[in-house]
Amino acid sequence: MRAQVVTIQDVARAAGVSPATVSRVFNGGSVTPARAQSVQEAAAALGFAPNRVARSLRKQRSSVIALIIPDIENPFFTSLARGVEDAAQRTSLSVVLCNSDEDTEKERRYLEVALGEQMAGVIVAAASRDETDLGPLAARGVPVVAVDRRPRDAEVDAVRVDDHHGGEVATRHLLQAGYRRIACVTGPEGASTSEERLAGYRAALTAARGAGAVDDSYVRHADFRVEGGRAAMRELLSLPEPPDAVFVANNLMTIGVLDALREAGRTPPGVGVLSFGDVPWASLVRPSLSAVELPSYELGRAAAELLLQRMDGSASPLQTVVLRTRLQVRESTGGPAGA
Amino acid sequence: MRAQVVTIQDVARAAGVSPATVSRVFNGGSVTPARAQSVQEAAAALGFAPNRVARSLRKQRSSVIALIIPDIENPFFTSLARGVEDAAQRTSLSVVLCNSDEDTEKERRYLEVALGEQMAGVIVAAASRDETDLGPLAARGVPVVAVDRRPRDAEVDAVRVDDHHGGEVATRHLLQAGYRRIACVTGPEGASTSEERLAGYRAALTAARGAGAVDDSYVRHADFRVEGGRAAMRELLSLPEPPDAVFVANNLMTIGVLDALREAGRTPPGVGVLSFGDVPWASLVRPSLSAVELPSYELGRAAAELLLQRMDGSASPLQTVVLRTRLQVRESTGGPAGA
DNA sequence: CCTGCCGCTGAAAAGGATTTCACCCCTGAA
DNA sequence: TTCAGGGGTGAAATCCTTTTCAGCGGCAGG
Repeated sequence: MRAQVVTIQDVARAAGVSPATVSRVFNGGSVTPARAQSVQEAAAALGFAPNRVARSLRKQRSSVIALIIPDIENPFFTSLARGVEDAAQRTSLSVVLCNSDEDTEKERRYLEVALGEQMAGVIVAAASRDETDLGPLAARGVPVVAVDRRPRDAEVDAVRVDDHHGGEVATRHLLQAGYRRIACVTGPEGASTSEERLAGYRAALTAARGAGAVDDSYVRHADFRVEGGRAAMRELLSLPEPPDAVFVANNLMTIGVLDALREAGRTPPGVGVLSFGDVPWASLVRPSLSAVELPSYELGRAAAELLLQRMDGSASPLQTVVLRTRLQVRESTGGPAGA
Repeated sequence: MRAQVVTIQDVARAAGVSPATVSRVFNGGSVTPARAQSVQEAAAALGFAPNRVARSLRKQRSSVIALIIPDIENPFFTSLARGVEDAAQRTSLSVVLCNSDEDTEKERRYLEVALGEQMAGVIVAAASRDETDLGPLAARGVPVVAVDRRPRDAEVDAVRVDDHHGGEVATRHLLQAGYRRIACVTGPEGASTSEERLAGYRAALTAARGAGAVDDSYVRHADFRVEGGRAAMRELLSLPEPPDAVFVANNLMTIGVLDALREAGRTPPGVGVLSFGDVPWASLVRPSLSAVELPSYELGRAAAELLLQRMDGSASPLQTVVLRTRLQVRESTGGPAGA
């Protein structure tokens, strides 16, 4: 059993040159045109493909970048992944996706793989603010970009959206539409996005009604998934005085919220629903929902571009890019009485 | 700048043994307990993590498996990916995801990466039946499993669903519900799944009405995406005698079909819609749709298990595992007049 | 007491590419 | 004519780990 189909040695022998020259042909060293051509031909004839592992070992860097996301079943992240891929597409790098499943242990394993495989760069939407440890990668000099979520102490570039502002605008919109008892279903306590969206919600209520305006029984933490949204909304509906509107901090939870509302026989706009992030395949939902639109694709693209810059050796100071969200108003939040 | 934070040499020196012994400690060779322990301690103290690239180079095999899927934004494939991950979870292997985007060129690049990175195995849902070339991987002895879609000549294990049977059952159901002019929106011509589902549709019509029962103007090939479904349905609706029901060969196209129907002011069950594969977040759709349910998660799991067997050296003859689909009947196909 | 075997160990080779270094040869300037 | 410089080339080192191979020591059986 031969070890490798065809190595650089074989090509060198066939072309009558040294391995070093073959390497130079493939990596843009200076080689006489005639020789270069005969190497090309020999390589083509033998079907030579460089062994990427050997190359990575020697160069101390592979040509793969890792994108670690917390939920591969969430269209927000898959769209973000498309953005990353499209940006990487124009280079010779390949993107591989890792699904941490909101599990810091799985995430840790993937970070270890990225380090151990000497990946050229890592883009990560952190599963947790406190437990995600980007230290080893940074120490090793691997470029890292945090996207969407921020790990607490990480000294890395970041791309995210204006969560606080988006949450504020959303809540203000519900207030202006005439809803009075506005609840909030946000994500897990560990995530930066959960907390900032919630903070925006609080800020809007406080601005409108003064300090103490936030009734904490109207605030629920869930898990950023459909089931979590459903459970949280059921709880809210069973309160003595159920809310007449709800700000939901992510797209999937909004689906659960809508399910729970339908169960209870209530639908927008009788009850106001405002989602942070468009509901997937929004065209399926009637009436169509108002939502804070997130530039998921652009988030991925921006993160990839930042990463590529760093990989090119940019030494500019660490950046955080904040992309703007946009409130998309639709029929669903016309107001409690259609007002 | 040191090359590697800490190598096996450093550990060996610290523990007063040879690198070979350190390696044996980490790979289950025979080492006296006392020595093993001092190696463990030295490794822990120094924070040693083996260089996976060097290991892969030497072992001619990495500990990563690749899953190549054609559309990362399709929940069918992300659910399949979860199945693969969960099965791999129990081993020391990591799964990385590659999105070929139904593009045979991107797919080729990923297959090349998988080969070049000496991945331990590959699971692929082929972008094309004819152009996907698994030859090089097979030649190199890398275990490969085809999932969902079958490349034509590939000598590999496969896991798929009973597309033909599923298409037949679906179409028969529409017939039995009383629909007469049943159209079919299927996928691209190159894909095995498109063609077998279509063949099932033809078989059901032929069985019910005899040869020649299939009106080809009712058959449309689209691209397995929302837009494709929408466009195809618009065309069908503009026929002189539009269909009164449609069998749609995938989940995303069904969303497009529903959009087009709504545009035209028609909704189930006035027009019958039967989807091959559940519409994502089906709870959003009212009335709820009948569909051929696909065991996407199990598909991924079965593929991963087959792959793991091969990696363990199973030499049994090539297998094709066919999972059963199940027709889930719901309100939407009660019949043209609710009959 | 000798032989054979077995378990443990370390030196060294192997895996396949890139890169350094020294060298050769040729050109251009003094 | 001589020397400096530069472009092209190959031998060899390098990246880090695993694995082979040979050797050592101890124990059991003859």
